[in-house]
Amino acid sequence: MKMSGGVEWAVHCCVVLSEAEGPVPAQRLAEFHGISRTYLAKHLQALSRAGIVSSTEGRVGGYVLTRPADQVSVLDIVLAVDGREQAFRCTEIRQNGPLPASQEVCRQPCGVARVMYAAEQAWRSSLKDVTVADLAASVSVDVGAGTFPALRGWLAGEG
Amino acid sequence: MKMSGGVEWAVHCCVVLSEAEGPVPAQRLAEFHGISRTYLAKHLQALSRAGIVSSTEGRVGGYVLTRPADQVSVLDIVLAVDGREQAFRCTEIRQNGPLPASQEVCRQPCGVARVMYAAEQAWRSSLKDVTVADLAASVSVDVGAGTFPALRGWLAGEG
DNA sequence: GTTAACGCGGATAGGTGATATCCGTGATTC
DNA sequence: GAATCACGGATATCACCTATCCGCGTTAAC
Ligand code: SF4
Ligand code: SF4
Repeated sequence: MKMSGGVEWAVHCCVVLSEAEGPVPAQRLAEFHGISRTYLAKHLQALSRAGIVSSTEGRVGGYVLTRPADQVSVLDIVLAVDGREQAFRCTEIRQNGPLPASQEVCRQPCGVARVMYAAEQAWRSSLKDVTVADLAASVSVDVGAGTFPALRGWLAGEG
Repeated sequence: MKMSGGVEWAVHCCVVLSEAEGPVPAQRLAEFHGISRTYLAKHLQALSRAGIVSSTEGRVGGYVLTRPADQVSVLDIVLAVDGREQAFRCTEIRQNGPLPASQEVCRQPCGVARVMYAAEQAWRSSLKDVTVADLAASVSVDVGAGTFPALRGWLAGEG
């Protein structure tokens, strides 16, 4: 079990965007986090396709959160970047072998699959309860209230 | 996010073992599920290392559940086969860039990481609540009570 | 109009881990 | 001693993640 590393980047970027005042170019987001610009762009495109961020093309373009930060859950970001597929994939091995399950039984997932799906649902539900706004608030508590003003200053300057 | 396909095999094998009367060779387990014998052996070895099943070598050897079926959770199997590592891995990008977080702040995981770990905990907790015995019972309900006697018959015969 | 900055999409390597197979060794039973 | 079986390592294959690059269209500033 492994989640795409891009999820971490995407979440961080969304938190930054929630505190920014205008569009932020991918270049700037990458610099701020000390990560690859070109690869981050890929993940931002995924966020864009999912409707989480909007992009402004052209000279002073960049990315902006489409919805307010308290309406973007962490689950939204994870699904956009890491894909919507379930971690557990049933290959229907119950239909193999000398004692295969009948067609009618296989209409619905068996107990094994149901347990896996339920666990995954619990996972998703947990991620759905936290929004980007919540994360921004927890960052303020963890690293201090002065962080975001400093961030805004850096985003505005150096250009 | 993707779970190893071997998990499905391993869970099915544990259910079968819980209903078997004696040691079952990997050969027989693979035949019954219509899957690769050699590759299944790998996963069974993982279960063996985790102490979930025990192997008997020699002429009439095979695999047996080490503990009673109601003391083996699905989580045990998943962790044994798929690994114990968390799906989310923090790369501490908060320490990069022009506004790095201080050393003391980074002693503990930030809000992002905490959310991810909590979700994973919910997932594991959900899997921990279901045992192999529960699964066996649900199979009986789904495909009929005559399944396991037929299974035992097949395991005993054809050899 | 020209230029520069920016997002988008595809093409393309490279690397890592999952998948799958094989063989030699040792243990057990007959 | 022969047959059966689990075990571990070595190996090959393959899919996907990671990462980079380039050309294109768009937009604002000059
Ligand atoms: S997990 Fe359930 S649905 Fe999937 S192959 Fe096994 S029996 Fe079938
Ligand atoms: S997720 Fe949290 S702990 Fe991990 S790099 Fe980001 S800020 Fe640091």
